[in-house]
Amino acid sequence: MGLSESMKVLADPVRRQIIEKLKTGPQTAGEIANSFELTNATVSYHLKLLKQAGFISEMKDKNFIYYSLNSTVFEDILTWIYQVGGKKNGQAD
Amino acid sequence: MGLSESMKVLADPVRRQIIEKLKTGPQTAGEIANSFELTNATVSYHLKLLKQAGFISEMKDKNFIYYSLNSTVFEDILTWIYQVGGKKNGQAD
DNA sequence: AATCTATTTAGAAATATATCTAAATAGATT
DNA sequence: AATCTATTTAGATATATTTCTAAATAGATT
Repeated sequence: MGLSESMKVLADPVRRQIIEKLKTGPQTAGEIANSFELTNATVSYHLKLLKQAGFISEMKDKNFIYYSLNSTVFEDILTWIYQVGGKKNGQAD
Repeated sequence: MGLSESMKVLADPVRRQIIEKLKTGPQTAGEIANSFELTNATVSYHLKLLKQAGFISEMKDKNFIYYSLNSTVFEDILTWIYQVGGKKNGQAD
């Protein structure tokens, strides 16, 4: 789970939208899939990549799978960008 | 220059290494290329993508082209990650 | 147990990406 | 002007990615 993998995962707009959607709380694969014009299979593929990279986790309940955000994992990326030259927003540099 | 493009550009390890190399100051395409086991043509291709995404700029002098880092452009990415769940502010955690 | 529901996996096709070699460009030097 | 040097562009190829449809799995309900 290196930086390349994390960034490659975040580089896709569908996956970023999934992450944004999960900000409002855990959701089932089906709920997530319904908000895209993509098949469930395709969304499942994206969920798998997000899970592998550690951005989301899953929790089974009945025959639903709830996905939720793992915000801690974004930190490696933040650290790298800081090192390399970002300063950003509202923060002293 | 959307977020997808920026992140896709940063997702490649060669391009991140180029960025890291440029942290020490402007360098010619040749100098950059020499530090990789890749042809000049390949490195030139990566420099083009980095330039298109706004991460680096070029400055011509004689028949050399110096490339240098544009650190400001990392901010969109930082902003997105913050929104989505990072905490982090450059201090160790 | 049979079936229904939610989701994933497998396989295929289209598109995108990274790399190479060879050729082209553009400026500097002789 | 001829040539050398630094770099990019073009074209080709191999690999990776995204998407689909169809089939498989696993748990819940009847």
